Amino acid sequence: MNEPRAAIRVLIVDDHPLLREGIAAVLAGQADMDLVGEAVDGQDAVEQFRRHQPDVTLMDLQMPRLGGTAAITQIRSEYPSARIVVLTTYKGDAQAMRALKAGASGYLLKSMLRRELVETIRDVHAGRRRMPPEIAAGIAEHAADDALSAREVEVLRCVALGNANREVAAQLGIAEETVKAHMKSVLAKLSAKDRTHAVTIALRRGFIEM
Amino acid sequence: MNEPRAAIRVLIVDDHPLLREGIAAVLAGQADMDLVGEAVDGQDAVEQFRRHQPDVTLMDLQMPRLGGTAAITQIRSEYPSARIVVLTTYKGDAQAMRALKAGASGYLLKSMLRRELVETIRDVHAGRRRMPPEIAAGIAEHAADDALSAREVEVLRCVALGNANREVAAQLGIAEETVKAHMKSVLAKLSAKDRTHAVTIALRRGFIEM
DNA sequence: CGCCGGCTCCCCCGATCGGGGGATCGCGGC
DNA sequence: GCCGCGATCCCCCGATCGGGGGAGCCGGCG
Repeated sequence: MNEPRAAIRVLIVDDHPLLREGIAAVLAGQADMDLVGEAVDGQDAVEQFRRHQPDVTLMDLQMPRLGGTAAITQIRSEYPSARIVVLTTYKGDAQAMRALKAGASGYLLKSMLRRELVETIRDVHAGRRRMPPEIAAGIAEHAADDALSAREVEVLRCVALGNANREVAAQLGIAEETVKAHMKSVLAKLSAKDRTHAVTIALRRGFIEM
Repeated sequence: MNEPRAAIRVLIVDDHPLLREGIAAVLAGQADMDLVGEAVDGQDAVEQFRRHQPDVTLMDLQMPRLGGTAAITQIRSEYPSARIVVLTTYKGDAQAMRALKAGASGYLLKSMLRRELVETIRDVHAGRRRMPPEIAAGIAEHAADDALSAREVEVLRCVALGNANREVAAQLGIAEETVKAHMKSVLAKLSAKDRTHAVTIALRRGFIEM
């Protein structure tokens, strides 16, 4: 029984120590995988990536300091061939879409099994993309809709905090009529019945967070 | 070096295999703790509890089928001395409050460290209660406010889905004026500026879920 | 260059919201 | 038995929302 020639070097990025422990335990049982580092947030992830240059990075999305999507963007700008797998609880198609646009090669849900974890790592390391059907379906469902613009998201965030159109206008330094125009667009794009509905849809789909 | 007389028998309840793996790894490193079972949802938890009668149960709150709070209620009704620790990501004071009222002896955040996990298990097993300062502070902050009534929560859930007062009334089989009265009460209790604000506050504090 | 989409601003107007008031009923605790 | 509270219903009314219309400016893309 020979030692494997070159094990897949893996970096974990997640702010939950217990989850990192779990992944470490799974990787320890795989002869062809080595855990080379653990990062607790996006900033840490970028630094650890520079230091270890792992073959595959498992990245959570919501973390303190630098978020996961920003970390992916940063890493991929320095190392365009970096293979990064998102590992998170699904928070909507918009969230997933942003991560994929930032350069993620795969997606894993925290509810997935050990087997799927190691298979995904091997697939992504081999250059394949890997996407759970739920995620693919979620994205496909809204592939036709055009996404909210940055300004629309900004307006909606203010509305979610209980601001009237006039207050949003004051905060963003624009006219109330402009805010109303943005809200019209948001309601149409999200197929929402009113502003409250728009906020809950946007939360579900990951356009805004709480 | 003697084998410990009686190890603490622990049951894990969580629908994330990787997290269970992590906890299992931590417990394996503790001489005075034995993992006696793993459950993937509330229903499973009740059955496993009956079978193993563990000393301490680590319980996630949001799971498919039977939820964590309901599982705690069920278990404590059959075994009033059961020691159950909630292990979850913090989802608001109302959520935590419900779990404690159901009979949880402690609270753990998934972002906590190995050390805190084992310390909490030992403390709770010894009959002490254990509560992270963040949670205690979150609950204390709203200790004075009175909670939303069941009906108010029901109304708010409908409102969150984009229903106008009249539509909510039709769905609940009551008059529109009654819905308005409930909403007035909700806005006052949550100190919300409008219905949208009420919904986001209620989501943050765990009165409603998405 | 022309077009499209995003951002900005404006008007009209009916529908809805939210704050104020008040009222009845039933249930559980003191 | 009385009180409090939740649930139910009712009225008034000003403020806000949301749908309809239109219009100008700018930056990117074919």
